[in-house]
Amino acid sequence: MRGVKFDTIFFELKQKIESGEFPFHSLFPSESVLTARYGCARNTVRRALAMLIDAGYIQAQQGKRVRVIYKPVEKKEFKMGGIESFKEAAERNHFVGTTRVVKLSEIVADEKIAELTDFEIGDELFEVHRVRCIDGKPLIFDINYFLKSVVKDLTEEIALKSIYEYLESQLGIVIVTSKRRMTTELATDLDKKYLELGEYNCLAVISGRVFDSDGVQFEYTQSRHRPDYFCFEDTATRKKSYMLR
Amino acid sequence: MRGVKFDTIFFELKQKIESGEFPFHSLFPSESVLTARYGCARNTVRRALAMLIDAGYIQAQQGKRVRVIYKPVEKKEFKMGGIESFKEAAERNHFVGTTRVVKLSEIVADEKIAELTDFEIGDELFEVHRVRCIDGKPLIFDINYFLKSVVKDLTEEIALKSIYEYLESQLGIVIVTSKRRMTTELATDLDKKYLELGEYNCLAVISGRVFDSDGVQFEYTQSRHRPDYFCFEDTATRKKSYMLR
DNA sequence: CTACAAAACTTATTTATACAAGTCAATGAT
DNA sequence: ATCATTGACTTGTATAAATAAGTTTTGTAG
Repeated sequence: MRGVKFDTIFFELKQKIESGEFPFHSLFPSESVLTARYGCARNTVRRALAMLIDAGYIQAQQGKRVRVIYKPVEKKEFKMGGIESFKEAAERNHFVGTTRVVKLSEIVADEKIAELTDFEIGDELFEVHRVRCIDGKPLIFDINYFLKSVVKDLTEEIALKSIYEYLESQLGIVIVTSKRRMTTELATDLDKKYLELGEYNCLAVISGRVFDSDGVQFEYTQSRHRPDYFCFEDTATRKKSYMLR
Repeated sequence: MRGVKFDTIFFELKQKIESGEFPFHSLFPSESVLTARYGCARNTVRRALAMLIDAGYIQAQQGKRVRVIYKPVEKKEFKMGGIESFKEAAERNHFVGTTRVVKLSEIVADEKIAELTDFEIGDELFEVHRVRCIDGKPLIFDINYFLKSVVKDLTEEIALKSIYEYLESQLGIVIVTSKRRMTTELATDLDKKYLELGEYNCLAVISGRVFDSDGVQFEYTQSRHRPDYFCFEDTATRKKSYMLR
């Protein structure tokens, strides 16, 4: 077997749901059936099921059978997902993405930058501004700040391709967690300069703080999206409401 | 013990992190230590840890110790969480929330409504428009559609309080899953009428489809937020990127 | 002092088992 | 026919244990 077991089971079941083998609103096979079918322990099946629940494909309730709640949707919008780069997201959405680097400089964090990015005053940073185009249209204005002590060197050539790829494959930095915040903000002069906003005077902004394997925040990112073409999806369950208290 | 074990462990550890007993960037106790401390099986501790990871409080990597990445933030914005009602969210954010019902009518879904809400053409629905105020300021315009066959009766009195409370306690409807989608949209005439938008011509919109325990979608909701005071947070991990493939 | 290997940790996956708790349908007494 | 009970399912929680895989420290040989 290629990967880990629960992952392959999850992936297989996910595909079967997407293909219509388990249609919307139908009852899903019970845990005992799946356990027998995959020849594994019940916990392994349960883990794959938990992932399907998290992805919003099925829903479970004690005593009752599991129900499929996945409905296929045509994707016309540009959907953002987990910790993925623009490049990955563009490919997943079947779009051709191109990038233009409009700024790359080294700065020292002042109070304003520190407040925004969660870095300390005095930290040496790379500041990168990039315009992301999809099918030729400029849709995203990306602002990145990287901690220089972690990301030693950053050239325009790297920024043009994928900075994440550079970090992971060249520097061996392992990206573990990313805390993101979604807001709607008024367009700045830079936004108006680089994006064709039309009648919109706001943008959908995803701000993210990215941590490496040592728990060091080494990046702050703002992805400023033109409102059309932007869409962020999420599945909430009663289970997850633990974090609210 | 009050609730289930892994939940109480999660809650206790979460509070200890928030109180500063395990400060930002410090190393978390290992699984074996926690297992001994709580006198339970390792899996139970691991489950609580998984919840802390999901909530963005800690980060784990194989072989390495677990690191705390929680940083306290002052909450000035109105933060939305899981499947919680406006009432719950307002209380959690320490705001006083009031509600005004500006529309409550029975309609039949036409093609346009069906397309928007995922209901079928011809479905009988309740349509509810409500203006949510926080500290007196009208910040949210809520549009709800409820399936009449599930939500038999809906009065203005109920809409004024909490519809969810009515559904759960009176009708015994168990809300299991909610699929949400976040977008930024141009303000409509209704938005301008009910909210004081100022210079903004857009809103942050959370659209949600809510399913009951039989997997029936019985509600479609749009929460249209004035951009200031709106903030949605999320933690992404490499683990969760399973759903992207 | 350095380099390498081994040991002693860590977290991650998987299995197996037991019991708890909820749902649902069949059974049977009233 | 109606209602309560039972029993056979379901999913949920908890324990124990073995193995895998990664990181860090330790110890030793050179």
